[in-house]
Amino acid sequence: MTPSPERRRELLSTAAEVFAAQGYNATTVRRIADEAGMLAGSLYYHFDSKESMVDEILSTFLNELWAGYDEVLGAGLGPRETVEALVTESFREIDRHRAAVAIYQKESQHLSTQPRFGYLTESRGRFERAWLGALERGVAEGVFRADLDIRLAYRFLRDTVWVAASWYRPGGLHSPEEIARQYLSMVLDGITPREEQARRDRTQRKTQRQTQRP
Amino acid sequence: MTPSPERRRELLSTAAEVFAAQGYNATTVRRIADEAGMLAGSLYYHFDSKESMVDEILSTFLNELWAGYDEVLGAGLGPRETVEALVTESFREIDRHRAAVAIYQKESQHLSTQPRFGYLTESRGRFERAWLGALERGVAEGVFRADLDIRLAYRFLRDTVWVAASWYRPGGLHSPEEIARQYLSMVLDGITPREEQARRDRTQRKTQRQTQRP
Amino acid sequence: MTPSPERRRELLSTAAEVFAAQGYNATTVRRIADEAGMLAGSLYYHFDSKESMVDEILSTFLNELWAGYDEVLGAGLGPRETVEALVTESFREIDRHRAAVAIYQKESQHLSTQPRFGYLTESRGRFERAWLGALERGVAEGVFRADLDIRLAYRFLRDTVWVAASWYRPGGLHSPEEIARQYLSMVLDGITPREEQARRDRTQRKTQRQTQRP
Amino acid sequence: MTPSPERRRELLSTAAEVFAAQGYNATTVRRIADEAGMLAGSLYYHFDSKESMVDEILSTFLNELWAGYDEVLGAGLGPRETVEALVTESFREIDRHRAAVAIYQKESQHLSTQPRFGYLTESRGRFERAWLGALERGVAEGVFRADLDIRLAYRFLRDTVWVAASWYRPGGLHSPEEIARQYLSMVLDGITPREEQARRDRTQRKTQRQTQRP
DNA sequence: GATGAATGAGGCTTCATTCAT
DNA sequence: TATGAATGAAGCCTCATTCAT
Repeated sequence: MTPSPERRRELLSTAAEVFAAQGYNATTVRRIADEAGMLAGSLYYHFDSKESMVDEILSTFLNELWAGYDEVLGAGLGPRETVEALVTESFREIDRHRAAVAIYQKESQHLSTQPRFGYLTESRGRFERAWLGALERGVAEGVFRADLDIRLAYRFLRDTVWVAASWYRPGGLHSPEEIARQYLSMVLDGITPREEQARRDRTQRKTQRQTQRP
Repeated sequence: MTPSPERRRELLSTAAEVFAAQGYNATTVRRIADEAGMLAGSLYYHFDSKESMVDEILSTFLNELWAGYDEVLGAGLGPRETVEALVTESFREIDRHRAAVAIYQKESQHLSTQPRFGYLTESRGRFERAWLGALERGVAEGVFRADLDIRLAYRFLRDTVWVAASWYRPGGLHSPEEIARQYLSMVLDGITPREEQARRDRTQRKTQRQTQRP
Repeated sequence: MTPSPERRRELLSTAAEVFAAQGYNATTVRRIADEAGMLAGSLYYHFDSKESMVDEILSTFLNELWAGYDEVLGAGLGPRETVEALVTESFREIDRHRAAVAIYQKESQHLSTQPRFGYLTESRGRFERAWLGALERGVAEGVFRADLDIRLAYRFLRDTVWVAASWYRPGGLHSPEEIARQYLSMVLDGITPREEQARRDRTQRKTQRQTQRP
Repeated sequence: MTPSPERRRELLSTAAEVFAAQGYNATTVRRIADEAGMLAGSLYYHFDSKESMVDEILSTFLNELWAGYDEVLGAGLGPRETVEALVTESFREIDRHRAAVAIYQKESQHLSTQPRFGYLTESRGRFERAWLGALERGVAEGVFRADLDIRLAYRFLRDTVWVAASWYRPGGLHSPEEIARQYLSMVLDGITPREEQARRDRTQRKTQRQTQRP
């Protein structure tokens, strides 16, 4: 049993595409085989099981992801720059592993109940620590607002980035870097223009003064 | 003397909980029956099929959702207030129909390929028009930034709100209104504090002057 | 448990109609109940089981049938008159018990494998003896042709009569007696007119003479 | 090295045998599989569903039947010869497709309510036109009696032939052609011998004269 | 007499997986 | 490497039947 690694990669790519489109459980091995131009049984020359396919898809993706993340986290950047780099890196991963990310989003909760997929839970933990760390440091250094619930902000950022995999199509209008730039712009500065923010601040101060009088 | 509709609602609630936790496909009818304290076959006294259960769960949810949305959209609010109200209403729906929302998130893409679930696609369309409309008006009136890709911003808002159903637990620390407030605060004003924004504006202007005068 | 016999008869009539139209196995108890304007479970106040319904339908029919047949068989008629009377009686039974006859036709082979329906096999035997007896006597007395396989002729007559239940509709154009007359006319004298028979006899005799003169 | 179509035919033959013996509805897929020496699920490698099995059994049979019938109908025979040829052809089909014919007899009414089996209804129509046509021509040309209800005669002939499938066993005492000869002899000339017919004619004429006198 | 709700057995079907070729 | 045919477990669903009310 020495299947060529190239064929494996092709087949995994096909499988990932189908898993992402239909969901892991709803995808039959036969469907993957159809897409790959072979019979269902033939896939078992290359893989032990359907489960081992998702496993390989997800772990490959997470390995690459953490290679990128670790580089960012080890670069000694400031909190804002760290967040910017993590977001950008994330969109790059979505660009490269769209299907895997989509699978991760939809199935990881369900899969992680099995021991075999323990690394999903583990990864989730590392993820949380990395982001929360950056956010906390940012608040401490005054580059992020202190009046926000930090765990809420974490979830906000995390979800906001990864769900993009559900609509992102590589080779579309925007490059991953451009999407990252826009996302960061919204998250960091908001969708309200500066002048409007200023106007609202003035109005609010006036209102407060009036309310404080009695 | 438990009249039918009440029992149905109980059973649907049970089913929704399991669907949300395990995914529609991974949920067996027997599991739902177990959870409801009956045998699998007995569910068919109340429902035609497993499919008709999700159907009823999702359509009930969407009906209530649109009742709320339509009220907001018909209230003649300004764009910013519309967005605020839609977000708040959404979190309220998540609070009331957490399981249904989670199912909607995970399964709607997959389900909507079937004619029976055509209303999911339709709802998605109405959804998009409502949000895009508010955003466009906002840009036109100067209360939203004009330099952002509006479709990107729409997806950002839409996903951001609904993914919350995957972690939200009713009766937790934050009320839906509180979560809405924090989300809106991030989305509208960003996570960067005013002073930091101002500082960065000054730095940037300086940098631009230096770069422009080579 | 003293259900009124009248209601029983009504319900049995309904059941027979459905069994005849859809087949015994394909008929659900619920369908019968629907047709009778009640719920499936309610039928069990009147009957022990679905099986006991067909049982009662078939045995009632066969009892009546044999009452009529026995009268004919005991009347001391000649063979031809016996056949005529049996056929006529049969069409009268079809007229009165159309559904039961149709059920008998379709299901008796299948049902008679169960001990409970042993009387079906028994009836079949009596039937065969009655008909074969009349045919044999008829051949012996020269009122039926001797050159025919008698068992074949028996099956021919038997089937020919009973299948009529599959298309007969009471209250149609023909009375049972009229149908019996036409059937008997075909079976006894054939569908070829006398003159044509005579013509063919002459032609054949000529042919034989020619063939005999090598 | 058994190519698929052959295995299919084997399995269909097994299935047809069981369907014919037990009835379509009363036959479980497991029973067929048992008879074929495999597990129930394995049948689905070869067929889509239990329904598609009967479908293929019946349509294959009807196709062959109509091939034979069309040849007869296109041969330009006289009405009597047409009837003789159709009957003979029918018994040959019963000989070759006994099980299929038995299924057709028992189930076609029930199955033909489903769109998928529309061809059963269609075939029934062609059937009727073919037979009625021959009978009508026969009456017009004086080779069939004019005093019989032609539709009744049609049903009589049709049923008479096909019910034979319920008792016919290939390889029995009589060849299909021999059975056809005997059936035709009964149908065309009746079971009453010529001399007896003549005697009865005389008696009847006498009786009529006596009755007309008073 | 009838209803509403459930049971439990069993039927059809799907599907991951195996294995000889 | 791949095919063709099968296995076996499990899933969804149906339905005769029961029973408290």
